[in-house]
Amino acid sequence: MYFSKMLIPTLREAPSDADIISAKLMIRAGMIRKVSSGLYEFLPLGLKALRKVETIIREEMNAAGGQEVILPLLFPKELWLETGRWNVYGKELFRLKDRKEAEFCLAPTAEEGITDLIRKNINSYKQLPLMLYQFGTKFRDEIRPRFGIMRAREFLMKDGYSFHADEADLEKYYKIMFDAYTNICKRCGFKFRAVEAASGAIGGSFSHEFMVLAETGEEEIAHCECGYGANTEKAETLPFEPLTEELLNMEEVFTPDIGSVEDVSKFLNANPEKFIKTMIYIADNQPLAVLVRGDFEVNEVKLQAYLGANELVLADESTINDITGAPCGFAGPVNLKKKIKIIADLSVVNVKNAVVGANKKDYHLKNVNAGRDYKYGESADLRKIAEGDICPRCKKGKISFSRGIEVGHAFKLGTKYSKSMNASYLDTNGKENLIVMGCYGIGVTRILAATIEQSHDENGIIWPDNIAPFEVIIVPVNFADEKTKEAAEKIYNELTAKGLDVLVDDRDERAGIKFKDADLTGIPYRITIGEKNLANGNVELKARKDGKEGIKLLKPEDAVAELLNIFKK
RNA sequence: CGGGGAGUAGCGUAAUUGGCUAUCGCGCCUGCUUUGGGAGCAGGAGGCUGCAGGUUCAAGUCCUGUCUCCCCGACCA
Repeated sequence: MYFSKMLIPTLREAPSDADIISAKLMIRAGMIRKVSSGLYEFLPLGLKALRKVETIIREEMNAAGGQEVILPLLFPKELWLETGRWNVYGKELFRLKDRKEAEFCLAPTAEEGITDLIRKNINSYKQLPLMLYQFGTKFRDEIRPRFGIMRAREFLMKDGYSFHADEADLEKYYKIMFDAYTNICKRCGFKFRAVEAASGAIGGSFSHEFMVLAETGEEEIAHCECGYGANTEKAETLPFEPLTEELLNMEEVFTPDIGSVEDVSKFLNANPEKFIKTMIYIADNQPLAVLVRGDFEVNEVKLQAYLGANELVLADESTINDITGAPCGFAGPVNLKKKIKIIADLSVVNVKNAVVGANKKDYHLKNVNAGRDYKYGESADLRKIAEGDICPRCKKGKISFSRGIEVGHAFKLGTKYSKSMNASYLDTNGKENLIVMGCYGIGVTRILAATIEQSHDENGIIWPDNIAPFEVIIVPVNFADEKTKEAAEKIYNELTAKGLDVLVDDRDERAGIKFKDADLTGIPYRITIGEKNLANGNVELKARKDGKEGIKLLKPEDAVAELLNIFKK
């Protein structure tokens, strides 16, 4: 391909609304353009790279026994009513009507669609197991699209679904897919970590997220040297050892205008570990109190899952006043004005002589003890894990945090969808059973952005060899020079004949511009043909990731041979 | 949806208390000179200053409405 023939509108400066480095570089390199918030056009160069990611994923899916299909992007409401997700999915679901006023949604994911396909076409255990996958545009009306194509309202996803006769078979296949996802991350050159995750709106019993480690990642990961890793939304926490401490008498203390744990602990000169925070939540219109130790935070994802609630929000000021009899900051479990359900996080069950709000403005209670002074209905793991916590898995190591970009998510769905949509098969005894499902998503466009986040320098993108839109760029310093042109075309023909993707910068531009654009677009190998070197029978070969000191002077045939060797052609 | 900021040419930007033909750089077109890390000179094209209303002799600038974009908090690949 010749640069002058291709639409590659590079920019010296990124638009001011581009927020992260990958978005800035993709726009500057002429790969994408923004149309509107969360909506992007893929230009030829961007699409070429995207297709390479797609190919890697497709190869791994096929190797794992998957079969590619295409489902519609537009789904009728009825299908989504069957699983209840028409109502549960909320505002994130793009909804629209056809000319007959029939309602549809744009697929944010395709469990309904695939389960419908399966229930109509699978009848027997003989047809199982089966894995179907597709590459399809997904639509999500994100609250706040950002980070370029990382969190867009329309994006390319590979979604795969597996169907099994029983849990044991799903379990077996889940491991195969786990390995396939690991391979994909490795082939994309990622520094990554597979972590346990919360399942969210997709549902199911268990899931793993594949996180690309990056400071700009939106996700927080808790991990331990023992190998345990989890999204902090999901990470389990352990109860603390009971302390042997004499129970003191409860007393009221005056804490004027001091409501926060931090302030009260300073005022009373008491450690936040001695505090019990009382958080008032409204779960599906039912108020409840959650107790958590003063130095921790309630994990609302865990709480919502524990309650099985569709909606969970912190109570507002007036509700708090109504329930506790005091303004926000003075809530406590002792003598709540209204009797509501009290759930204790594991972190508070062994706190003795605690400090709590007095449910009275400007007062706290000291030396409060569960059982004696108040009772809680139940206890559960409801807090957010903290750095330095003891690992819940090996129970020895200390938890550290990292940030990550979620590029893939694998779920054990079980029978969530087959049950609500009645997808069943007949087993060897002629007995009807629900099909057991797994589901596996990868953000294809997000992988592209994550790759750049992990691999760039001040001059531009540095593509790994197998994702790069072109593998080699030939830069003839002066394409108008006949000998240069001949040499460039010869090398181009030899490399493309062997199947390499090569771009020739035939533009009538100065060398500096060509070098800058080559660096910006991040093509991994560059052959530079200058008249002086060529007169001596040489061309230059340089890897994008190397600096100027990495330039090698080679005979054209040797440069070609080296590149063919690198790409194993 | 709540709170904060911003919309001027393809990109980045300037315009004093409201005041002349809306500034500059990059990019684009033409010509000449250059030609190994974003060249120089000369000439040129490109704007309903987001949109709609209002105030005023006069609006990019002030007011109202509206749309869009960005940032901070509740979702997910």
